[in-house]
Amino acid sequence: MYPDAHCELDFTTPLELLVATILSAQCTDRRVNKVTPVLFARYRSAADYASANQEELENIIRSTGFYRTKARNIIALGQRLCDEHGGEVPDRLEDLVKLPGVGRKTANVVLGNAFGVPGLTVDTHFGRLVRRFGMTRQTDPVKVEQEIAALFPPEEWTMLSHRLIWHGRRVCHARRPACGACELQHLCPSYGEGPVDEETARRLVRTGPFS
DNA sequence: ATCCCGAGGG
DNA sequence: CCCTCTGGAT
Repeated sequence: MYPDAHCELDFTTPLELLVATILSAQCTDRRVNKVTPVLFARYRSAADYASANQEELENIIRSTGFYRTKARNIIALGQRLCDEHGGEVPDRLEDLVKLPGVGRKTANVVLGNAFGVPGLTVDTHFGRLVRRFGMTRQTDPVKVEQEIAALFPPEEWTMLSHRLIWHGRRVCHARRPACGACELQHLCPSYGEGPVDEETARRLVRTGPFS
């Protein structure tokens, strides 16, 4: 079944989780966890990141991909945390998403796992899964969040997000969902139908047949 | 070769 | 809406 943890990243402080989550964009948590021990030993505070040498930081995080963008963002992030938040990671969504390199996905991961603030993390997997499962027909992530939030108690939101994302990554793929390997096949209205959600279908028309 | 547990920008 | 940024896993 699914891992019980809400988060597979290794961290001990909100700042560590925030940085690790930024690194995890388009990259597996396993790879992130390989660089964070070195990273966190070298940079221990927002001020450390603010004064980091761009090239040195790039070299440490290179293997996580998009390293130039990420290094720039993390340095700017350190500066902003020092300038506007007393060197601390803010615990409100509105503040988090204003930070460089931090979008809804990253902000919600930090809120849920570092601060215990309930929130749904609607990424591409989450949206696709709840659509296939017939729980909503919305494509706009904000509307998806609203509709799904109404179906579950807040204390389950962080765990729910993690599980759906995890399942989408490993089983319920966009193109060729592994319906045969899915524990939920007998409950799923889209079982065996292939890429049924509109977004994916539209992409397939553009990029060619999926089989 | 192809895809990725995102974000920023045109 | 579309594109770009990157290395690594498969």
